[in-house]
Amino acid sequence: MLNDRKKRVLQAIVEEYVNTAEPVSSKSLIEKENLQYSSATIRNEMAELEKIGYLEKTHTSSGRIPSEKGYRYYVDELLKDDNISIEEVKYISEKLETKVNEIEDLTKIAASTISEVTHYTTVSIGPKTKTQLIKELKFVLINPRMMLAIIITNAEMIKETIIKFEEDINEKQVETINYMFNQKLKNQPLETIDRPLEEYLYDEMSYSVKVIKPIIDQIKRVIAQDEQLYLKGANNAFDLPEFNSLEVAKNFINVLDQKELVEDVLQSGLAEDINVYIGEENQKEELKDFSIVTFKHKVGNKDMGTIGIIGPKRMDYSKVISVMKYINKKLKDL
Amino acid sequence: MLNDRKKRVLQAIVEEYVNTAEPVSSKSLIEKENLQYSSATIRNEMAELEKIGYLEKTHTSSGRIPSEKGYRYYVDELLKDDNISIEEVKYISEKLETKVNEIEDLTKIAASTISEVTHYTTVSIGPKTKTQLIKELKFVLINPRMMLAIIITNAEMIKETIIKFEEDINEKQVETINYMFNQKLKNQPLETIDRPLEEYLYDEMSYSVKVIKPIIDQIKRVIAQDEQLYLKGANNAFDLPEFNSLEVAKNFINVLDQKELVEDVLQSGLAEDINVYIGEENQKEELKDFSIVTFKHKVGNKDMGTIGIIGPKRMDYSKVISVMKYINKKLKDL
DNA sequence: ATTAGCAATCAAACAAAAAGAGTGCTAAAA
DNA sequence: TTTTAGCACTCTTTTTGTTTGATTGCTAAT
Repeated sequence: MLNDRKKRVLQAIVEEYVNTAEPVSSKSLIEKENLQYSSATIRNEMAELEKIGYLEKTHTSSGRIPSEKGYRYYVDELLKDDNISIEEVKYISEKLETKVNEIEDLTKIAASTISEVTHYTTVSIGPKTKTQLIKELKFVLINPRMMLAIIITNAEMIKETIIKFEEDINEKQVETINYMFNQKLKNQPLETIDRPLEEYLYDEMSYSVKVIKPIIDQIKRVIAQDEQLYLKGANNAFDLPEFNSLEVAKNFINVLDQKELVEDVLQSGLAEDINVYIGEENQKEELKDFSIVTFKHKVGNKDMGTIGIIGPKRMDYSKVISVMKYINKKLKDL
Repeated sequence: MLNDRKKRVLQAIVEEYVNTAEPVSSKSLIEKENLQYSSATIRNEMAELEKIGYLEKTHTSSGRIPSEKGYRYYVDELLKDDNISIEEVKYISEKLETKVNEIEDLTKIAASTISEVTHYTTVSIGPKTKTQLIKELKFVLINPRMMLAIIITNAEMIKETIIKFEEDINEKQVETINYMFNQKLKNQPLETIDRPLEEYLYDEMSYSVKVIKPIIDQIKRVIAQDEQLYLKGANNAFDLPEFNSLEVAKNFINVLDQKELVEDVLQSGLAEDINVYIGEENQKEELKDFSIVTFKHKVGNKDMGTIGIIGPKRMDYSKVISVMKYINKKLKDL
């Protein structure tokens, strides 16, 4: 357990380092924070904080920077999560209260807003659709070569898509399609759609590939669309001093380019909470130089997807978490 | 007019510089290309090419690099546009011949393929929809709270979208909507949809905002989707030596982030041709350090959109243009 | 018209020195 | 026992100077 002075020192060092990106010296600490001790005393505390692994030095005679363990302690024990200004509250409220047609857009707007307020890169993704169960499939014939498919899931997600045929279809056939698909897919997860084509044709030999294939392809398409990653403010990262190292910058661009990697991280976090992954805490090798903060959000009771921030380990966790908490609450109340 | 030897020297310098990214010396030229002259002779030619503005030096005793004027001459007069290997032809063919559901996807696949073959960043965008004329609007009621809208344009583009209402709608109302919208919008460009809401309500006071607004919003949405920019291989850029300068790298990321900027460039080029913009030839200030090569492609006779490559001025124009020509032809024949 | 040869130029690489910031430790003060 | 003043020591950063090597432009010879 840390004594109060150590806590104050650790907190001050994290915050100072987050601000300046420079190793923090004992002298600068007593100047900027008003700690009523001499630099020698602070130095002793710093030495002990280093011994137990909360601080690091970049070289023998440098100031201290927080270790990952230090950031973790800060996030868990010291951080203030109401670090948000009136202007920011106002800006966020305005942004979120603009009318949108599709609530899916809200996730993007929220992600955008977070990026604008925090100046970090945000990523977002819709709710996990593939595991949702199909509650019902409806097919409506528009004209002989055009059919509408409506998919309703147990999570009350409704998706529709037009399917075009190369041959004429009649009402009777639509009925059969309706029966056949519901038979096969009702109460199955959406990903069942990915099964090979033959399976769908098994029962009903009368149905040609020309009819079944466009239906399946089009449904797949619509589902896939939902899980697309949305990226905002990638260029912000390049204003941060850590990205002056070309090595790091390149790495960052590469990570963002590997969509599956980022998707996995977003999907993995716990719901109902803000998840913070600091450096090595990230499972994926490629992310070990970065920190990621994510949360799954709802509108009312409906799962809406996940929003994440990816940035340097020297991230302003306090600001990020405060903004996320506020946005999370706002969204829930909409 | 350049004599033959000057042409050979200029061509060799461009190609050598494209390869190595290092200023080209008179000595290296006679080694790599087999020019049957002494380095002194080449030096004299280089000096003259510099005098008339085709070459530049980075400092008084350095080798030469092509100026923008030099690149332009190379592209217009010296470049071979069949610089494409059997493997590349094969790879491209395979990629383009995979079955796709929506021909819109073909643009993305083509852009992707270009990026893979050339190792440059590609951007692509669908055909310009906003100026297309509305040929017909169809509305079909699915159920009391759901209507399907189908938009057909003079370019034979067909778009459909589901519209959800907050109050029940009957067939009679759909008929009125049908009449009203066709009246207002037939033979108008798609962008007419952007008019303020009041205009649509003017004729028919009986129609509430609750009915009209979702229709217009949803149609806007569908149209906007088409003009979305698709980006591929942005990380490739970071393997190029010019992007070792953080200044340039930052600038590049910034450009890609300003979607409208890139969109404008893509939209502006001539159809039926490959457009090359070298450095300062770009209208936009932000693009003056880069070169951009674009082409509008068709599938059969249907306009499909524009694909562009953005990279350093030291771009392998020969490879890029060869690949683009080949892909353009392939697409047209599909 | 071409080329050999050479002085001049300049970036890049290397080395040495100086300056500055910060720590750790010891001994004194509180 | 806790805190602090003071100073030697360490290491980075900046500065300055030197050397090396590549390349050019020019002159005079071929």
